Amino acid sequence: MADQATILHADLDSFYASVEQRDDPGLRGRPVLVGGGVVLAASYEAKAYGVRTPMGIAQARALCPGAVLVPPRMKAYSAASKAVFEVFRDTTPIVEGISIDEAFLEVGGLLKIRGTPTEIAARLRAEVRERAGLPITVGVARTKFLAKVASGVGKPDGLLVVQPGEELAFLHPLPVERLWGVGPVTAAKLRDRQIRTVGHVARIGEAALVTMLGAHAGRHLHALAHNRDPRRVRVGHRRGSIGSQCALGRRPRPFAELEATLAALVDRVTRRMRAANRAGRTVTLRLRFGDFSRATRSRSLLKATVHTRPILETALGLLTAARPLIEERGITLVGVAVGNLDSDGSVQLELPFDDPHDEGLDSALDAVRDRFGSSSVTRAASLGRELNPSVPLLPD
DNA sequence: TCTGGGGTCCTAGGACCC
DNA sequence: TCTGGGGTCCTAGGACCC
Repeated sequence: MADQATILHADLDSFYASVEQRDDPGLRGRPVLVGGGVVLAASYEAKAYGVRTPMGIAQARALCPGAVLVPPRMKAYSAASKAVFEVFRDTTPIVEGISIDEAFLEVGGLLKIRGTPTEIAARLRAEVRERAGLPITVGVARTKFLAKVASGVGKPDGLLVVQPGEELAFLHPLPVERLWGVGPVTAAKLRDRQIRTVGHVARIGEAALVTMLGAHAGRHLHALAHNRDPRRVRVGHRRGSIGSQCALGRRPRPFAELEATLAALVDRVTRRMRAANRAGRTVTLRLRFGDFSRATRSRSLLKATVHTRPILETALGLLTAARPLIEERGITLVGVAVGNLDSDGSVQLELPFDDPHDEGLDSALDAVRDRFGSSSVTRAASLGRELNPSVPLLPD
C-alpha cells in the first residue's frame, strides 16, 4: 500500500438541491426539496429539519413546512455534472466516476507540478465553486474507502485529510453505518451483537464476522475496519447494465397496461443502448408488489443485440410468465434492465439503420400490436411520451 | 418510514462440459 | 454404471450505493 494519502474522494453536496439554489437566487439560504413522489435531494437548510432521502414528500413537508419543493431538472444536473468532471480531469488524468456527483481522483505523482494532495484538494474545491458554482466536499486518504469516509465526515462544503498516522484513531470511533457496504440489514445484525463502532468491528475476529455476515462481506468488513483496501483508482469503467423502471402506485392495473408500460420502458432502454453503442444479451424484468416483496425474472439471448424488438419480446414473455404472481400480490413497480453488455465496445449492429435513435419506434410498437392489438399500442405511445418527454415514441 | 430511479456486487443451486 | 473434481453459464434473490 502507498504510504502517502494521495486518493481524493470528491462529493458534491446535496447535488440537485445545490444546482437549484445556484440557478435561482431566491432559493439560496432556504430549505429546498427536489423531487416528485419522494425527496431526491434536500438542501442543508432542509436537512437541518431532519429531512432525508428518499423520504415521502408529505413526510418531508411535515418536518419542514417552510420548504420549497422543486421538480427535478435532470438535464441541468447532467450539464452541471459534466462541468464538474471537467474540473476533475483538469486536476489529474486518473479520475474514476462513481455516480453523477462523486468521483475518486488519484493525485500521487503530481507533487512537483501541482503540489501536495492537500493543496490539490483545496484548489479543486475552489475551482468547482468558481467554474460550476457548486459546493463540494473532498476527503483525502491513503485508501479509497477512507477517502470516502473522510468526505462523508467532512460534509458539507469541507476538506478533510486523514494522514497515514491518524487513520485508525479517525476511523474507530465512527458508527458502523459509516462503513461502505454496511446498510440497514448488516447494521442490525451487528447491533444485535453490541457492535456499534468501527473499532468494535476491528476488535472481533475475521472468522466471527464471516460466520455472522458470509464469506465476502465478513472479510471485506474486517479489512475495512483495519483500513486495508487495496483497490486503486481506475479509469475507463464501463457500466454492466442499462435499465429503466417505473413506479405504478398502489391502484390495480390491467395486465395490458403493464404490457404497454413495459414496451415504453424497453423503448427507452434500447434507445440509450444505441446511443451508447452497447449491445446486451440478458434481459431482466424487475417487479415490486403491494407488500413490497420483489421478484426478478431474466432470460439470456443467444446473441447480444441493440434492437428493440427481440428485447421487448423477451421482456413481454417474462412478464406473461410472472402474471400469476402479479395477480396474486398486486404490482407497484415494473422495470427492465439489459445486462451482459458487450465489453469490447465495438458493437456490430445486426441490421443497418439510418438514425439509431429512431429505430425503436416501429419495431417496438409492431411487437405490441402483433400481440395485443391497437389499444395497447396507443397506450404504449402515450406512456412513451410520459417516460421520454424529450424523445417522443411516435412521430407527432 | 411505507419507499424513486439509476446502478453494483455477491451468493447459491442447477445444468452442462470435460 | 451410480460416480470425482473442476470449470462455466444461467437464473433468482438479496444487500447495498447514490
